[in-house]
Amino acid sequence: MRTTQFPLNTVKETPADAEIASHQLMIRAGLIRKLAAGLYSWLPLGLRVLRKVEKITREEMEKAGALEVLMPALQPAELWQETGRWEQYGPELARLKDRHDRDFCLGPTHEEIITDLARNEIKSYKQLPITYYQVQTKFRDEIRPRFGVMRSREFIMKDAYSFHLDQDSLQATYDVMYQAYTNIFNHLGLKFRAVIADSGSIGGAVSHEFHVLADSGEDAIAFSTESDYAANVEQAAALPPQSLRLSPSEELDKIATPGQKSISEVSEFLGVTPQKILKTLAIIQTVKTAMNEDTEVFWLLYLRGDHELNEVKAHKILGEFRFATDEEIEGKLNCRPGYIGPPVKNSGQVINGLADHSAIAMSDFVCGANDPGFHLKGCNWESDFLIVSIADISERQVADIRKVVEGDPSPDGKGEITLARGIEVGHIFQLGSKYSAAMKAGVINEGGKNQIMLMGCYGIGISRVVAAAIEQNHDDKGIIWPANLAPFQVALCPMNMHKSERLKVASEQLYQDLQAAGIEVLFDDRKVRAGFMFSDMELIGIPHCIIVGDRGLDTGTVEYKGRTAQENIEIPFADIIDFLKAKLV
RNA sequence: CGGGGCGUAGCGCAGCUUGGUAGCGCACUUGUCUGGGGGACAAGGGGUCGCAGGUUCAAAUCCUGUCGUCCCGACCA
Repeated sequence: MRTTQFPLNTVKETPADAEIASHQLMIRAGLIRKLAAGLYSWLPLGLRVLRKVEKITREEMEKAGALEVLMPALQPAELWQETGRWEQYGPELARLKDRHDRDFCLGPTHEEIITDLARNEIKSYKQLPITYYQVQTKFRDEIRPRFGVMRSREFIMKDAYSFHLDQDSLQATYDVMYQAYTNIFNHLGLKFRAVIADSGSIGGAVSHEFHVLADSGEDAIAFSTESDYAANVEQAAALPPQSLRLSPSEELDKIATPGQKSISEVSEFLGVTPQKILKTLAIIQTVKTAMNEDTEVFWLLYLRGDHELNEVKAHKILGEFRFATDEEIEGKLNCRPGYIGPPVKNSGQVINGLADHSAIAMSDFVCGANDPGFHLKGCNWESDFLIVSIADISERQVADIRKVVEGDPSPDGKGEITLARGIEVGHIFQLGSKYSAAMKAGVINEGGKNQIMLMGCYGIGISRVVAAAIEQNHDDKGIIWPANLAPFQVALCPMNMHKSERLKVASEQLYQDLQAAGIEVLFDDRKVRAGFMFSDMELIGIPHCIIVGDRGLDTGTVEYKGRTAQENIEIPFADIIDFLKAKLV
């Protein structure tokens, strides 16, 4: 391709509304243009990259035995009503009516559609297992679209769905897909982790997220320094402390801490580390009574001062809950937030308490005195509070409810936890029968009986992968494309070609030769100055650059520069094709 | 949904306080020079100042409404 026929549309200035590097660079390099909030057009250069992601994804899907289909983006409400998601899905679901006033939505996902397709097309167990996939535009009416195509309202997704007679078959395909995803991200040349994940609202049990590692990622993931354990921080288990609780050595003492409310304030005021301060959170749990009515129960949650509550874990134990309001805390404890703590033994108060493992292992600690302006020091669980001894702790009183922190032991016993940020680009689920049961998608089994199929689903955010790749691979000059994502492999940059006929001839010949060698080359035949040319090629992230000039023609050489190299190297003109071919393997 | 910011040329911005002929940089067009890291000079083209009302002799500027857009908000004991 020649730049005179393939406009680059680069811009020097950073767009005002782009926050993160990938968004800024995608605009500056001329990959995308914004149409409206969360809606982007792909320019020719960006589309080439997008197509590469699609191509690699398709190759691996085909290898995994998946069959490509294409389902409508516009979907009738009836199918969504069958699974109940028409009501469950919030305003994120882009709903609309057709001219006959019938309800439709723009699909954010295609479980309903594929399940409908499968129940009509698959009749016998002999046709199973089967996996369909598609590359389609999806719509989510995000509350707050941001970060360019990273979180947009319209985006391209590869989604695959598998159908099975039994769990073993589902597990087998899931494993194949797991491997296919690993292959895809390896081929894309991205640093990634597959992490154990919460399957969230889509339902089902087993689930992994694939994260591209990048400091600006929205998700925190925890992984082991020594094993391949990796989990979403929400999911990562914090093991109980191994060391035993130290025996009490201090007497309970009430001290004035006027105006000191937060852990950090109290820590500084009293000169104790946050590890020695108990953090007490007040929540209101919602439970169903025997009459099936909602009733509210007040709880105190105890954490070590340097830890944070993991709400996902707490919800698993307590079900529905919310944080108590200041008024509710006042009403129950006669105390303002900032000074609350576990009720002391002789207070006569009995309040439901749930402590984290590491909180119950504390001794001689500081906590709120349930008296505004006062804390207690020298606190010890058994001697001073109603909470039971460590010997007979029950599930309801002590559990893992905190977020893991760096340095925690890995849950699999190997190594320590390290935290990293990731961008979720893929997610695989074992859905089980959630959709197939709701939509009565069954086959005739070996015994001649109808049997509901099991399903798996597997998604990759194609457009998000492009942004994630940039987020992970860029410098102050621009994008640094991994080899398999680059819109072009090689930039051919002649110096002042318009002034030298022999350079023009040589450049044109080299351009032809590179193309003949099967190399994707971008020939910069614009009449622009050298610096302008180099800056453009670096901004758009072409991995390899060939510079040809009269100087080199005199000595029979061309110059080569890798995208991140500091120095140019001279290559004999005759060797350049072989040299590049070796680079491109 | 709450709080805040911003809508002026393709992009980035000034002008608004204190109403009086719409400006700057980049980009674009033409020409001359220049020619290995986003050139210089000269001459150009391009804007219903988001939209709708209102105040005024006069509104980008003041008032009201409206739309768009961006940021912040979900860990506080």
